[in-house]
Amino acid sequence: MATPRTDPAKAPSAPARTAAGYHHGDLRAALLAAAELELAEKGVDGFTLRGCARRAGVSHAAPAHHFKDVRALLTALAAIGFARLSASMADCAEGIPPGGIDYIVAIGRGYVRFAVDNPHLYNLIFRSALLDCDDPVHGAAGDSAFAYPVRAVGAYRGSDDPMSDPQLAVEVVGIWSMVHGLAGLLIDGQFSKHTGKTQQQLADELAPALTRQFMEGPAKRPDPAGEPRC
Amino acid sequence: MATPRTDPAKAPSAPARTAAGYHHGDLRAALLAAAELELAEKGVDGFTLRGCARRAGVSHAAPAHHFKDVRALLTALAAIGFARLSASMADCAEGIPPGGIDYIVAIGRGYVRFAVDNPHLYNLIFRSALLDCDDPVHGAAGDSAFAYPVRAVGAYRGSDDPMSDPQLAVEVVGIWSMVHGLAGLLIDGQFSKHTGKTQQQLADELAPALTRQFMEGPAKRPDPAGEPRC
DNA sequence: CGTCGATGTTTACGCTGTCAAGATTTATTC
DNA sequence: GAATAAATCTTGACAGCGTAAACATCGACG
Repeated sequence: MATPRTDPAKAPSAPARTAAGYHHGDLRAALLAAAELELAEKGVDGFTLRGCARRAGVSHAAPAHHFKDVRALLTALAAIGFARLSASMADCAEGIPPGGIDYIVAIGRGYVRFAVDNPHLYNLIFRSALLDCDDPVHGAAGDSAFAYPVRAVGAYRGSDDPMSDPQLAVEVVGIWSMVHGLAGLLIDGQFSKHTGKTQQQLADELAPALTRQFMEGPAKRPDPAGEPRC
Repeated sequence: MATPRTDPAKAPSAPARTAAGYHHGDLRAALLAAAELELAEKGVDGFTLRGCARRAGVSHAAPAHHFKDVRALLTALAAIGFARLSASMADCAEGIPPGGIDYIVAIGRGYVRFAVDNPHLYNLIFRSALLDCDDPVHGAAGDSAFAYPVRAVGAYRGSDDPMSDPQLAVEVVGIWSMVHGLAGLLIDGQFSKHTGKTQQQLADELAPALTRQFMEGPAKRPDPAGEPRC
């Protein structure tokens, strides 16, 4: 037609094949970025493949060349989310040596904090009906995240492979269930509507309190000490 | 046209306005029943208002006279689900007097068991993006379910209003989070794929173990005693 | 008996995901 | 270097969805 797509900045500057020198440049990455925006704005249930295409500035059928399905796109996005979840746990645990209760607490706080900060992405991760759970990338990202509480409990109990010991496996499952449930209820607003506090506040208060009580037993009565920030 | 709808069994037998004597009889209830089937077969993400109408044998626009939205229909279904969740907890706690740890354990088991037995209905309950959370019926049903762990922990700690005591509130939130997270992870298949056990088996093993450890602290080493069934 | 409101149906609209066919650009091969 | 193949993007189409408006039918009530 009259206006070729590669009109502006067709320059041969090739720093790393990033900019416009191709049909689009790197539509796959652009679609993933657009999908993350779409997810953050519309939520999982309002997510739309055509909306992602519009955001990326391509036609509605263009994504099919990079993702077989909308399911494939969501699965790739969920893998990214899993990696971010792992990173959040690693961030909160930085500088804290494994083996103590503080390490488990930090892992739990990193987990819940990620969920509260990225509710839609967190929801996507566990919406297995929408994902291709056989995808190896997604599976590996999930296992990698699951390894954090496993390692934390293992170090605390002095075991290299806590999942092989039934009693320690129960503790791992308990920690994982607790932070997972807390994250889900916080995101859903089940607690904030009763207390009036922020989700972040609740996350930072509750995640440590719950993990501590589960690993060490109910606290004694007086304990008005502040919790240090992540 | 040629075939009027009320051809067969137009009989004036009016036991309780149930059968076909009306336009449909009681389409609202029929739609709710159809919606439960649709949900159980297709899951929340495959749920379709037109599918419900087909199941009920009416045109796709008929539900609009009984439910403003698909959201209103789902909200009504979620309220039913909340009531069933409460009933499941009550069932499992029958005959167990409040005040002991066994009562809390029973509540937790009833909670997780309901989730595992009705995964799609359980998922719907907490899919607040799809529901009208301002609906008073749904809100009351939710509060009624939330009251179970509140009462259980309150009786255990000898408090009439545990939510007013910060430390007891943390314990209520912990129990609720734990069973909620365990239910979610079990339904998602995050555990069964690692262990090979049934979801029901895992629910009956893990729910008591987790609630016990949270309320009483980590168990001592040897404890190979079987758990009685619900 | 006639009117009216409640209940269902039909039709239509815009939206979605997916597919097939055509156009355009890049890569490869002789 | 030109011809050919492959990858990429667009256009158009289709069925299915939720919703709304117009129309039809039935029970009830004056």
